[in-house]
Amino acid sequence: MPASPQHSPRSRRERPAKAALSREVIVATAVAVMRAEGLRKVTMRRLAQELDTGPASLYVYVRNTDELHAAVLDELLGTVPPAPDGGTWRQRLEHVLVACTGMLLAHPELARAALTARPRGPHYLNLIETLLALLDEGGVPRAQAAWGVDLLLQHAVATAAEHAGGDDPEEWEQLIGVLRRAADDPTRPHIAAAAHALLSGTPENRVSWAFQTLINGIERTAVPE
Amino acid sequence: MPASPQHSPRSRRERPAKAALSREVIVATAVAVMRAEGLRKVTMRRLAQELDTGPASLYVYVRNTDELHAAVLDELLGTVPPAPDGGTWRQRLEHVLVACTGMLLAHPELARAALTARPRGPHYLNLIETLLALLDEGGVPRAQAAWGVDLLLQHAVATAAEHAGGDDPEEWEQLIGVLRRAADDPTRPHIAAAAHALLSGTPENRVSWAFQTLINGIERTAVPE
DNA sequence: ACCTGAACACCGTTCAAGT
DNA sequence: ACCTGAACACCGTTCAAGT
Repeated sequence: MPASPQHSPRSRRERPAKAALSREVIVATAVAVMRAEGLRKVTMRRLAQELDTGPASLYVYVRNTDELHAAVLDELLGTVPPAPDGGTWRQRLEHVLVACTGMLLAHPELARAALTARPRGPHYLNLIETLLALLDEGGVPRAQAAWGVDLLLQHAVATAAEHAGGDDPEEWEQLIGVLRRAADDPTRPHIAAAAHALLSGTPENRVSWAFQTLINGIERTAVPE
Repeated sequence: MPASPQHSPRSRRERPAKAALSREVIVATAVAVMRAEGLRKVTMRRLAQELDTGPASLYVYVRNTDELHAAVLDELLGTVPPAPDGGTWRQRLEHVLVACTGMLLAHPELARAALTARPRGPHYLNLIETLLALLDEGGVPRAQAAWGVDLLLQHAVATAAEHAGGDDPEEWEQLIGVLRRAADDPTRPHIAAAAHALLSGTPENRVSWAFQTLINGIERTAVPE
């Protein structure tokens, strides 16, 4: 077994013998480049450069850039730790989802890509299996559990995707300013009354509340027919 | 009052006297180009061409491409019709959210952009005011209503964003294939049991169920402290 | 202050040609 | 079948210079 390519993001300098092209080495290289420089640099051209070939060569193994990004995400999904043994099914479910969100938050650009190009690799299926198992353990009817999994994963991915493109601190200031002005505006009384609540809470509290809210809703809402 | 620029996406041919540059004409031109050719074509360079100037000129009025996209979305938010008069608060709330999702689904690329660059214009604030008012009418405590609005809008935006980049029919086939194979795999029994439910339902049913689920959860889940 | 041409440093994807 | 160089048709953003 050769050394895992993830841990040696080979620079143009120290490249050893040229590796044969394959979907696997392309995805592995993509993961390495992403870890080192972010998803923005995971482009067909850059990967081709990294692999000592022209961009056209990659299209033999990968349909397009989106499919490549989806493959990278599936790889990363493999790094989410399994649910811990202790606790209720709710606690374990929330734990897995928070862990998943945390992983995605470490790669917001990837989350953004995943929203459009859903992964469909083995790690993704394992995650769905885990979530379904926990909901089943909680006695949630199969149909709403199935639809609920979509909702839970969508929230995890979207929450992370919101942080793509770098969190401009000035943009946050502006939002606070807009809300403060709206709070003094008599034509929007509910925003005025809720201004504090709209901005309150730590990110952790909000993520935790959101998943509890989703789980509570999923438990109680039957699918049509 | 001059004719609304939204309705005359001036081609390079029929351009009248060159309009003075301003944030307003830039955003209006962006909306026109988006309606005519999609958000992908709403680029700094293309807009500059449309306005008979160089791309650098736009940076006087717009910080970057993301901010421009957010401004376009706020404009579109103005086209979402208000809640109808009849029905319960739940029905009206769901109605507004479905209408909002529908508008976003007509512009999935925009929804994708909105996930990262939140709009903060007047139409966005009006929408939040509407949602808060309906939740208040339903007796939902202020704090969880405020956090809930975020969750509801995130779902609307994310649902639409999932359709960005064109819905490849072949990709859908592949997902069905993956799930069918997973259904025969004894190592993932819950997916096997839920395979049908995972794929069932019309888009309309799913969106409606999702919002009901969110509202049910928001009603019942208190924020910490 | 506002506007601009030109430049810098890139993109995704396709295609005809090679092996 | 697999691989490639080169090309096509673009990007965002910055900067020095003009008005």
